[in-house]
Amino acid sequence: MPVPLYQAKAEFFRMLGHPVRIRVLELLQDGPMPVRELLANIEVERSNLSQQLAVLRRSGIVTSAREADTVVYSLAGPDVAELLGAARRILTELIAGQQGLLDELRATQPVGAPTRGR
Amino acid sequence: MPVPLYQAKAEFFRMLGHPVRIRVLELLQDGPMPVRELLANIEVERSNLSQQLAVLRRSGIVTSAREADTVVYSLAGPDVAELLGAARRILTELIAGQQGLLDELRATQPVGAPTRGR
DNA sequence: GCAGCAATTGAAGAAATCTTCAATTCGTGA
DNA sequence: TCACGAATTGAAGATTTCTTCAATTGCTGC
Repeated sequence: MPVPLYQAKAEFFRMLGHPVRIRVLELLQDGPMPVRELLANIEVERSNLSQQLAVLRRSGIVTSAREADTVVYSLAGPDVAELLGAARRILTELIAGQQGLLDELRATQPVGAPTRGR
Repeated sequence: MPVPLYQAKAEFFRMLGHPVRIRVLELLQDGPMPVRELLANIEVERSNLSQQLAVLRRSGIVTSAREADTVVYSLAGPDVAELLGAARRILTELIAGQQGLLDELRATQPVGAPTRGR
């Protein structure tokens, strides 16, 4: 396994690590969408959206095309839905786990107090 | 859809956005592993690894347990492999796409030069 | 108790990312 | 050609994350 692969993977995930970028990818799952419409669906100012779109474009996960006076964005490939799905499953799992932990904490009323919960 | 979900998803991906953390997760896919062994497999100094393990622990994607004089880490759930797999597929796709683009660029010797490739 | 190894923690400076603003590009229609 | 709206860009300051160091905790064996 070549060494810099971990670097590429990490960069890829970092590219996904922003709420606006996530929303864009989710919106694009239903098909191509002009910037105007993205802007209407996401609470962010135009220039900030542009910055985030630029990040996505640079990574290659989306493509853009000009159509008359608007710019339309699309997903570059089909596997994005799968990725977001897997992420959602893990998140659900993690949140469920934390919920379980909370329940546990609520149920256990310590006397001597273990005082080591981190 | 509740609004702060995008926040949670973004944080999740940001948590994955570091080469050492990716390597740890990949190594843990084959089963629990003591820190000592992680350290032997990843080129990073002990205290930096600890910092990254702390990030993973805080997010809940791994758990740790002390066994005598060593600490053993495990994946908290089963879906991690799926996520990393999906990520690998997209990465492969993206790199292939960039390769295709490169080929295209090499093949097309512009005369008037479009000068707008970004 | 104390020495010794394993692992974690806290803190500080360095490096990367975010947000925001003004300036610019691109196309359309007057 | 000029003005206009849509979208992008570059740059600066603020915020966040990384790396590294010294100090600390936890366990084992003497």
